[in-house]
Amino acid sequence: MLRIHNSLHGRKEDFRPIHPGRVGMYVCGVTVYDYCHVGHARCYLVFDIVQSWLRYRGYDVNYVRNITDIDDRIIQRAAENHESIGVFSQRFIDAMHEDFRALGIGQPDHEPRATEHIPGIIAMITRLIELGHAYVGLDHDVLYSVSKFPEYGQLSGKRIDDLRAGARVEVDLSKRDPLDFVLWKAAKRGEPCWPSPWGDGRPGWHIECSAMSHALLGAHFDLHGGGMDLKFPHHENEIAQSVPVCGAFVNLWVHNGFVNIDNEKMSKSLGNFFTIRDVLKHVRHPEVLRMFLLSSHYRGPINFSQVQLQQADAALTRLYTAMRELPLAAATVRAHAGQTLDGSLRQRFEEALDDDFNTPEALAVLQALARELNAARVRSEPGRVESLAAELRALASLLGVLQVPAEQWFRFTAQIPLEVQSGSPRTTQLDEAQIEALIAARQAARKAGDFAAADRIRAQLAAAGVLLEDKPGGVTSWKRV
RNA sequence: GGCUAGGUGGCAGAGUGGUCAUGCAGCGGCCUGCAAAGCCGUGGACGCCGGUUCGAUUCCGACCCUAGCCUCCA
Repeated sequence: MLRIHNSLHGRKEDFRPIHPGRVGMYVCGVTVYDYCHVGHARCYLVFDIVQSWLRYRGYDVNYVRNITDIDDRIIQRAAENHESIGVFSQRFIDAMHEDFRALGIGQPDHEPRATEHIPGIIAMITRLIELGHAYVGLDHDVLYSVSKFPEYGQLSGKRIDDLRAGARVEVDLSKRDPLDFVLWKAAKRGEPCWPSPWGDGRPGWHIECSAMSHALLGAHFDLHGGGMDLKFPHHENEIAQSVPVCGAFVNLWVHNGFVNIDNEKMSKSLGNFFTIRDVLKHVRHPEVLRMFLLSSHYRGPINFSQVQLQQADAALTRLYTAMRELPLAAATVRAHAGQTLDGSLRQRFEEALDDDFNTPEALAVLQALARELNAARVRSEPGRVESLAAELRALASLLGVLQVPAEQWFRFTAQIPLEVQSGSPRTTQLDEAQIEALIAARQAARKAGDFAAADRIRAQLAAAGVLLEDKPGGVTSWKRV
């Protein structure tokens, strides 16, 4: 049984979809005014794991992840660049897709854009006004009347009175209540806008998600996700908008924890963020970043640092080391997947992900498989080695790691080395032909019994980040570290 | 101040009412010309104070500390 933590109730619950076998899920996507950072990577990786695990468990998933392509910052930055908002936002949508693809984050089933759903947004606002939940303010903004929705605050555990007491001084006199929020923003001169019954304007941020989820998943769906910071007010507002119109809304709310830098939230407003594309230049392969993000539970915080990336690289390299010299055909993998010598390990892996998507535990199972595999190799049990390798590759692929041929893994090197520590500054870069030539020279020296010369060559290669491994039969393999 | 998450060994990070996390680092051994990789073994932990219990890191309560949200934010 799949158990998932529900933010609405603050505990794990058995997962029971509204319609047996089918799952509708919506995740708040990116506002495309800049490159995506590691915090975005975590969020969308987490929900990509969620949707793929649900599929693995046999559910027919309809995954919707929107794009916010109209917003104050987009308007502002597009203007600064003398671009239309369409051209500007498309650039960052393309960049986002590129970054996600690199990280192995799949495309959702639907990726609606706010600007494509203006009619639905207007219809929903109209209905909210009819129902008495919204009103037109003095300056033609349309506002949501929070006091008309007594359940307001149930997701975030806040009470309306507390919020009101803590509210900042409002200069916006068109609001009847400081907690009221904008559904439709009247256009200022020169701003992009759409016609509406209340005059030209554009949607507020919260209403787009209510409208798009309604359009693509219906009034009542299973799972809604997003970052912790969206819990209040964004998701609270979505509930306030959707429940009066739809009658029901979302059964299960899932929120992922933040990526921190020095124990502070990574965010654009703090300016302490690393973009995905920047980080990928410092790792040997995108799987390293993926490994790092999967190495802690999705609800907890995760601290981003070079040390952490190196540890992720080490853990992943250990798995790849176990897979070396095992060029398995895809057919072999298929033949072995599911019917394994170590059903208990597969079971442990499945139970880990069934238990609120416990990826660190699942990764521990992969390490256990690698250990079994290495031990079987020492014992010269080729059949068992092959089975375990097939199993390891099959389970790892469910987490999107170990997707590269093992021999290739050791050839990768970061564009910009991560290591700037004292001790072994990398002074030289050698290409593969140079490396092979040096290895041949060293082999000759070893054969001649000149171990001092052999060790000098090894030291030279080590300085270039190349580590040698002598194997039986006079074979020497190498890898980049 | 209110609300929400947390506080686990040198680092990172799962988990559990009483024999195992896992990776990196350490120590001992095997293997090796020496290494590397691997295997075997090993040390080391559960913020503080009470309570429940035969027994709590795990349950309950108070306290301390950290982060997030309460304003745009994955």
